[in-house]
Amino acid sequence: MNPKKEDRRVERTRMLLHEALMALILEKGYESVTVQDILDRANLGRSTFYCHYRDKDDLFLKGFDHLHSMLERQHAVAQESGADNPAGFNLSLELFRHAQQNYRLYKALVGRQSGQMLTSHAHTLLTAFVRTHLTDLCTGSKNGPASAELLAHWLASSFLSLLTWWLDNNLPCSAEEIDTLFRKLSLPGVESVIGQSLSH
Amino acid sequence: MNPKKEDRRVERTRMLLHEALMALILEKGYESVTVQDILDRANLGRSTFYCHYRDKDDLFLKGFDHLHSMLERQHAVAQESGADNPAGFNLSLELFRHAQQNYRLYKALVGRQSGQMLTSHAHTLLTAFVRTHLTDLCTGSKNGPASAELLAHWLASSFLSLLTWWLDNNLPCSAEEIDTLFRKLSLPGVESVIGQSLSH
DNA sequence: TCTGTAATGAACATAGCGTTCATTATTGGC
DNA sequence: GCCAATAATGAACGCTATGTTCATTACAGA
Repeated sequence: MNPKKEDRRVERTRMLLHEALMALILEKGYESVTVQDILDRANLGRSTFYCHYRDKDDLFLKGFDHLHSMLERQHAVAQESGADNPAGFNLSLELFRHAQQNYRLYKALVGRQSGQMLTSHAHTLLTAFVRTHLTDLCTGSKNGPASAELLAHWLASSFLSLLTWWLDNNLPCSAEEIDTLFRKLSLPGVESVIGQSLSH
Repeated sequence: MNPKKEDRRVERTRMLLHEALMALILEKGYESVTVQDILDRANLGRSTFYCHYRDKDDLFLKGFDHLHSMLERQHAVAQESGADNPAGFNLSLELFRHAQQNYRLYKALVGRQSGQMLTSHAHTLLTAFVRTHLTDLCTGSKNGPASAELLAHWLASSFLSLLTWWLDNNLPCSAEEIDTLFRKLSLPGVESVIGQSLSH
C-alpha cells in the first residue's frame, strides 16, 4: 500500500519511456515521433508502453507536469516576496530564461514545427496561472465584457507569441530584452482595459 | 488553351469536393474529417480526389485563398481611403463581423476543437498583411530589436487570441465590443514599442 | 524459495493515407 | 452526329501507424 514500495521496475520503465521521448523530440520534433520510435529507443515492448500510458500525448503530458509544479512554485515565491510585482508577470522572465537554457528542447516543443498539443496545453496552464493573479485586479473595475478569464487568455497568447517568435528566429536578442518587449507590448493594454496602473 | 474552355467538369468536381468538406467541417470539425468522408459526401471516387488535390489540407487551403483575396481587397480599400486608419487595423472589425455572420463555420475552423493547420495559416496571412502596413511606421523609430516582423507576428497572435476566445465563449459580446477590446489591448503596446502615437 | 506482479513481443484488428490502372463517361471540335 | 482527347471511376494494393490480446517469461520482495 505504501507507494514507495511499489515495484521500482514501474518507475524505471516510465523513466526510460520519458527519456526516449525527450531524446527523440530533440531529433525529429514532437509531431513526427512515433510510438514505435519510442519503443525502439527505450528497448521496450509495445504492450509495455500501453500498460503505462494511453498514447504519446499521455506520456508527454504526464512528464510535463513539472512545468505545472514550476508554476506553482513560482506562485508561492511571488506570494511571499509580496506584491512587488503585479499579477505574476515576473514569471515571464523566468520562462524566457528557461527557454534560453533549454533552447533546442523548447524549439522542438513550441516552435513552428511543433504541433498543437503542447502549445495548447502550455496555453491552458499559463492562462490558469495568470487568471488567479488577475482576479483581484479585475474585481471592482468597470471593465465591461473584459473578464479576468479573457485577459488571462490574451496574456498567455501574447507571451507564447513572443516566445515562439524568439525561438523560431534563433534567439535574436537576450532573454531580458524579449521580456522587456513582452511587458512593453502587453502591460499597457492590460492597464488600459482594467483602468488601473500596474507597477512595473 | 483558353482556360475558360477547360473542361467544366473539373470545376464542377472541385466545387463538389470543396462543398463536401465545408459541410463536414460544420458537422465534425476540420481535424476529424477524413478524405473518405469527403468522397462519400461528394459521391466521387477516391482517385478523383487525388487527381485534383494532394491531400485534405491542400483542398481546404486552395478554397481558402478567398480570404487572401479579401485581405488584398481590404488593402486596396485602405489605400484609396487614405490614412484615416492606421496600420490596416480597420480590418479587425471586418473580420470580427465576418466571424459573427459565419459563426458555426468559424468556430469549427478556429475554435478550440480545430487543429493547428488553419490557425497557423491564418496567422501567416494576417502577419504578412499587417507587416506591409507596419513597415513604414517602424522605419526610423529607435525600436531596438522590435522589428516590423515581430510586431506583425504579435498583432496577429493578439487578434487570433481574442477571436478564439470570442468564438469559444459563444459570442458573449458584440463584434464592435470585442474589436474595441482588441484595440484597447493591442494598440497601446504597439505605440509604446514604436514610440509613436497611432491615431485614436 | 515462493508468489504476485510487471514485462515481453508476436500476432491481430483497425484505420487512414496515397497510388495504380484498366475501364467508362463526357465534352469540345469538326 | 461522330471522333479524339481528356476526365472520372473505383477496386485493389501497399504502406504506416495505432491500440489490443494473450500466453510466456522475468523479477522483486516477503
